[in-house]
Amino acid sequence: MSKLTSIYDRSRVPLYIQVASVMRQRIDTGHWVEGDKISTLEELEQEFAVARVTIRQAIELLREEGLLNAQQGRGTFVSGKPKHNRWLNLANDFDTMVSSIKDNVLKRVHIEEIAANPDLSEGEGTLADSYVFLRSVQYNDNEPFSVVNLHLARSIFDKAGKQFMSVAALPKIVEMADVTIAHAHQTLTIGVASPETADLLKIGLGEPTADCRLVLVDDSGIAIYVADIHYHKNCFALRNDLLERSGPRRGGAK
Amino acid sequence: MSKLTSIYDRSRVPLYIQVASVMRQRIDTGHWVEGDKISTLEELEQEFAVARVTIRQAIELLREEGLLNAQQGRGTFVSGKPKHNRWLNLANDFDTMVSSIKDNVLKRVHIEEIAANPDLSEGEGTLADSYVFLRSVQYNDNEPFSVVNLHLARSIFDKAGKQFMSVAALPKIVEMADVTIAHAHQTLTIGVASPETADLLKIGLGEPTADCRLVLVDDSGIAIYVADIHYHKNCFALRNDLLERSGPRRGGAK
DNA sequence: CTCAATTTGTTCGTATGTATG
DNA sequence: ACATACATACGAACAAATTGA
Repeated sequence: MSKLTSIYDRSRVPLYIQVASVMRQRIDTGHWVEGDKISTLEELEQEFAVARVTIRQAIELLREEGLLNAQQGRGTFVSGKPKHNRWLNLANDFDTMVSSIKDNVLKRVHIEEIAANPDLSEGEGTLADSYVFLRSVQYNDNEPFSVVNLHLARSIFDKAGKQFMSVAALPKIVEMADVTIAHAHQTLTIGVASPETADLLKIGLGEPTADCRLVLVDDSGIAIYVADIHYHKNCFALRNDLLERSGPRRGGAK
Repeated sequence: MSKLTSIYDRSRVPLYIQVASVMRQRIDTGHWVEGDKISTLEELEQEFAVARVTIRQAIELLREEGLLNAQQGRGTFVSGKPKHNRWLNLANDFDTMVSSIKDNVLKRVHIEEIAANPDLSEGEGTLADSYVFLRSVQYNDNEPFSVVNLHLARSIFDKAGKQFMSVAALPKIVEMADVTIAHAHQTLTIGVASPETADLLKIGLGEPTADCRLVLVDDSGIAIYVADIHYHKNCFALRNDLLERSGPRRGGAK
């Protein structure tokens, strides 16, 4: 069995899609540059250890995406880069987070006034008496880039009521005079799109998403705000300078 | 056309795998709990709008993974949770990063003393004269969880030579008396496994990975350390408290 | 201009996988 | 379990376009 066939056994995704993924990445990372002539079908057959037709299917996929352009007798050329909207910069301090959310264009798509409690993990505080559930979608250029599933403690929801329908909840909570936020636990993982998420983000079921969970705990240890945010993977990037706060590191420092 | 069929059109992944992904996630998130009897085939058929056999294929997949257990005449039951090794906690300050790397068990799998230059993005400094390329795999419990592709400026490599073969490079660099690190740019995105990465992490080609790029820039603006780290998606999590540095947030604060 | 080499495009037959009802 | 339809993948042969000697 060839090397790739055994990898194929691991993933069960159609081979030509796997091959296309790798090629797409090569273009994306600049390994194959726009205008380049890529390897011949024959070479690709050998490299990936698959049949000619399979390579052609992969190329056809990327042709539809506008990344490749095959010309009979000449070769196959790179004709573009995958579109990325990595304009999202996840915050890693609270103020940046709040101010970046403030300007978001969002659309509430679902509200349940009587909602099941969120599942809290170790260290995420204790449950409030009851929660309201809000779901919204964030857009940029009319393209959806994230879905927010928010469990909001009813006591908080009642303070501002209808305002939560049209505005992001987090900045509103920060403004509340009688609420103290003791912790803001953030957890970032890679997840897969549920039917609802896939539908709202216009991606395939089970495709990867960047999942960010944000839990706000008040001074009595109650989780008043539990958000599960699913980002479209191409819209997600987290950038920071690890030395931003501490300044340059002189040699030999402990 | 049913709702799911149209989602299927977007993803091109076999339908039963998509269905299995959703079910797996339900178990993972605690929506379906161990011991539960899940919906009947008939209900699932309707919910996902697919044929009975397709549901059975999905269940069979999860049965092989030990998550489900179907019993004729009784129903299908949850028999376990997906294994996650989310013990990785990506640092978001430099010292934590360095000290967490120090203890890593790694295996160098590939070294090129004469290597191509890395591709630097805007703001990641300027290229050094030449680079050495090092590839290593990190293990935990004999399971690979990350692949590091490192371009190290030759001037740095020459200072410690063979030591880089067996030890993580970053702590070594920090200890160097005549090297100043001015910036440590970190970028986190979601990527896909290349053939090499898939092979080393034992995952399928094109499966999602958490990609972390770390670029160290010295005081003359040269990128002396350019690492592309690919984490297994189940081993990756980033956790922090956004209020850790600033302390609790009193209500009404601007 | 012709010829040969190179490279993509097309087709056939076969086998297996996926999905429906 | 069965009949049906279509997708995926292989290997091999042949056709058509391009290039350069």
